[in-house]
Amino acid sequence: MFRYKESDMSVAYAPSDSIRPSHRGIHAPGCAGCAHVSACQAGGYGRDELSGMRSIVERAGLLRDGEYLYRPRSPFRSLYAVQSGMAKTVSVDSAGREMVLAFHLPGELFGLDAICLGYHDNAVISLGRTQFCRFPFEALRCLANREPEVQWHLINTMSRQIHHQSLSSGDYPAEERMAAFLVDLVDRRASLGLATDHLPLPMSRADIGNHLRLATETVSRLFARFRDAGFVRIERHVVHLNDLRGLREVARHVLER
Amino acid sequence: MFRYKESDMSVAYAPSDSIRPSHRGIHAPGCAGCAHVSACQAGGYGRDELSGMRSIVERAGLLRDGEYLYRPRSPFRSLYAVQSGMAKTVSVDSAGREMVLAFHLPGELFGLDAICLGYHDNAVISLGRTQFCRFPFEALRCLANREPEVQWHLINTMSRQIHHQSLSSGDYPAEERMAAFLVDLVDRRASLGLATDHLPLPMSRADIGNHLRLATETVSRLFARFRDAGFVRIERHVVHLNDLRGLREVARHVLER
DNA sequence: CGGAACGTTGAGTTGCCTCAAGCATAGTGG
DNA sequence: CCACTATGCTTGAGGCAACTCAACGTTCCG
Repeated sequence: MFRYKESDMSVAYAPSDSIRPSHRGIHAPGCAGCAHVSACQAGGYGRDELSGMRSIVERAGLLRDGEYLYRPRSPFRSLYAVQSGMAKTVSVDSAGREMVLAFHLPGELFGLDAICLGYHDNAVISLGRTQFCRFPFEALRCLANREPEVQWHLINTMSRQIHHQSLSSGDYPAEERMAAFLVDLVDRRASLGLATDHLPLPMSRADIGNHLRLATETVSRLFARFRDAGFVRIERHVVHLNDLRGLREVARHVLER
Repeated sequence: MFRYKESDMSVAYAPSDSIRPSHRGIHAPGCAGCAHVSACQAGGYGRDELSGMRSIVERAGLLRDGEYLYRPRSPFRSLYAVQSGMAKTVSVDSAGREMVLAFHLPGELFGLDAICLGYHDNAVISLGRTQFCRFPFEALRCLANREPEVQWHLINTMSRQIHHQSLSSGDYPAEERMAAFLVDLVDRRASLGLATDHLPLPMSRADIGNHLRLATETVSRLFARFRDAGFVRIERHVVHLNDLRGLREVARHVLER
């Protein structure tokens, strides 16, 4: 049966709205030092007309491995993004079985599914040490009513998420799903400006397997197969990519349409 | 290899914006006679503050079985809803294999995944004879910039779609997925005010199987199993529901969390 | 350094798929 | 109207991809 672990959900940094940026175009303090501003969905890709989003952001975390950002049934008050580190969204069914819905990289907005419910029915759990950005929804709503650009940005982001989910629902062999998973993560890292020669995988094999509908043993065997094929070099929590082309070829049908 | 069928995509009815409603609160001509206004996502559930959505709607169709509403690579210009009948959204991968992403009931908005791309990369195909409602996106954009309520309605609808997709991505046995599929359709019919004692299934067994990642033979065998268990009576394109409770029990883990 | 958690590898099992054959229905032309 | 055909649906038999079970190795952390 599923059990919650206790977590420290206090905010490690003062909310950024206690400090006002001097004029538009200067990033709010919360984003000023962030390496991902220009690629951050949540911050509006650093675009000037969305600077408002950066002025309402707050820090949340720092969470350690396994700690919860939020839990099922907790009220929906904010959208979130990872700032640094990685996190997973987990749904729990009535039998207590977990289902890993997504892994979140820095700058990727999540919690959007809770808008229509008014509460979260998933949990978000830190993988390793993770910093989060919080976007209070009330502030976002006020901002968006003044700035139509902000709403269109939200709509665009949600559209992208709907599109992305539909890609990963296909019926493909284990090997192709696995390759597609790795390629997708690398591509997302690339669009964030992160290194593409390696891939940090702070989650367990069980998490990967759960997400891809595979047994952990199968995940292990597939890593071994990709290693033997010369595609990757495997460390426990890092995959070094020797032949991304080859991997992409295996994943072709899953990802291309 | 996948091949397009030819289809008649002409509009069967004059666009409704050629006729102006006299004042707010009166449904636009396109929605006036529609049985689903009060449950229509697209029309904003008949709410007064969203009456603008009903004034920009156009009719599209009537399409016959197998005809396309739009195709992959066609430019994104509108959102759509089924008005009467049923339709499926189909994605086609680089090997030409189809993937049935969703079935659409009257009043359910679709095409939302194309907003971020600027073009559709799926096809929507009529199941039986189907009438569609078209929401030109430019008009919607203008409307939404004037009426924040309209944008929030869109955001809410997209949130619901993200949430719904995440439910159907779980790893459950064939029998449970099948039961959950039927129960989900009945529940959606119920919220539209349609009969819940039977379920029209105008799509082929192949479509159902594809959508659920099952072989058509498995679909057939599961229908037989549900029949023998006394849950349903099966006609080719209609399922009569004798024991919805029983079905819901089988689907419990898939649907409840 | 010892224990627990996680990961790997092998062996055997199984749920669903594929293949094959027969049946029902819808559409078509005589 | 009825044969005739094409298409889709059903049912059975056998196979296989991925799962479960089991044992062992590795890493992490107190």
